[in-house]
Amino acid sequence: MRGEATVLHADLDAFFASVEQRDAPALRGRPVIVGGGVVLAASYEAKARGVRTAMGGRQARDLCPEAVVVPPRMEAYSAASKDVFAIFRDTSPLVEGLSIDEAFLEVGGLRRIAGTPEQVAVRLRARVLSEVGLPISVGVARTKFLAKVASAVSKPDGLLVVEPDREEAFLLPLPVERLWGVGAKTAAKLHGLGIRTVGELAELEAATAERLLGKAAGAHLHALARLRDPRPVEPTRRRSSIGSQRALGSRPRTPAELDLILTQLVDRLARRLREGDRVCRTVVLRLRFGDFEKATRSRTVLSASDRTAVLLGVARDLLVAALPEIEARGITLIGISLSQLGRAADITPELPINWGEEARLDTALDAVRERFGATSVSRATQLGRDTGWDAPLLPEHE
DNA sequence: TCTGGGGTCCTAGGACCC
DNA sequence: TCTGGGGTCCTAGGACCC
Repeated sequence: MRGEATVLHADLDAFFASVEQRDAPALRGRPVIVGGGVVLAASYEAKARGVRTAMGGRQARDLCPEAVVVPPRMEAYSAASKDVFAIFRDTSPLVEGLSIDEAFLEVGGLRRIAGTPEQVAVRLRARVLSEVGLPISVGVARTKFLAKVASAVSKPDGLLVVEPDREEAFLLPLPVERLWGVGAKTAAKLHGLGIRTVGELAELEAATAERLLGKAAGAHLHALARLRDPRPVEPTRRRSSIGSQRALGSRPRTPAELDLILTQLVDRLARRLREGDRVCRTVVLRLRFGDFEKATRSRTVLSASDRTAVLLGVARDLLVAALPEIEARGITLIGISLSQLGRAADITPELPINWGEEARLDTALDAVRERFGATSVSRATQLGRDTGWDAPLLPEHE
């Protein structure tokens, strides 16, 4: 007994491009590309010509010269997303958002008041179209993974129910690229073994898949191929990091320019933290050098904060440390991510060490290092925790 | 193919603790 | 004094998704 198909995966079609077509009737029926340097979204008319998301703008215009290229309007997409999610939440209390344009809905408990999952899905699609004016595809299945694959297969403007006794027939013949988590690299590894379909992956031993793809990824993908996906719809999931970045082109940048951009990025993120009543402990500086190789530099501190000045101080330290490498290699992107997010309400004011105090602690530790050599002190965060704020900063043998 | 912006999860090594 | 196993935290990188 497998259980029933009660998970919906709802996914807006060509989301950004559909919003543009909705808001500008002249664009309807025509190929639309959102974004200039890189394709952020392509309407189905443009997709039919081979235009794909993340493709370079130049290539996209070569493939489809008559496409209308429009700049992105993030506020409009964000507003449309809010409207659609309101309908999701009005449909079921169990909604797990995945991104700006897709979500899982568990509708198994709604039978008596709202009908079968398929009836719920039909009504959901009709409401999103009539109330928000956007086409949306829905997959219905027993597990999240199967529902997601079903919605993708049903696109555009589709509805596909995978009944439990049809799962093998539906999934096993599909190419491995359809598995959620198989991208270019993983697909290439599998192809190297002659594995092209989900069914062929399912025939492997789990241990073989783990050896080939890594323990977690191998076990996960192998389980999916064998129709096992125990993950429930989780309506309470919270973001675990937020970030902001800026592509810089290829011309050289002065430290002052970089510092200004860094300040803007941190200011925007700190504002978002405070608006969401969140705080963070880890600041990550994201870099992309002149040759487009990427790197990250991060620092975690003891006490979480949402203060712009505090976060900027940490970000600046990271940037200053990276300046020599930036100078040598050039820089084409700078970004900041904030992670180890917590709820502001969980921060207790009487924590023994706060950020300002930690900065003083670091200074004291530098002095200790100078006197005893680097080996005599552990890292600042460790020593800070072990020592406590009232304890002496020097090692015991002093 | 001259490459955006926002995320998630996993791996691996070093340091440290018990 | 030497050694070990198991666990956590931090940093950096990588694959993947929309």
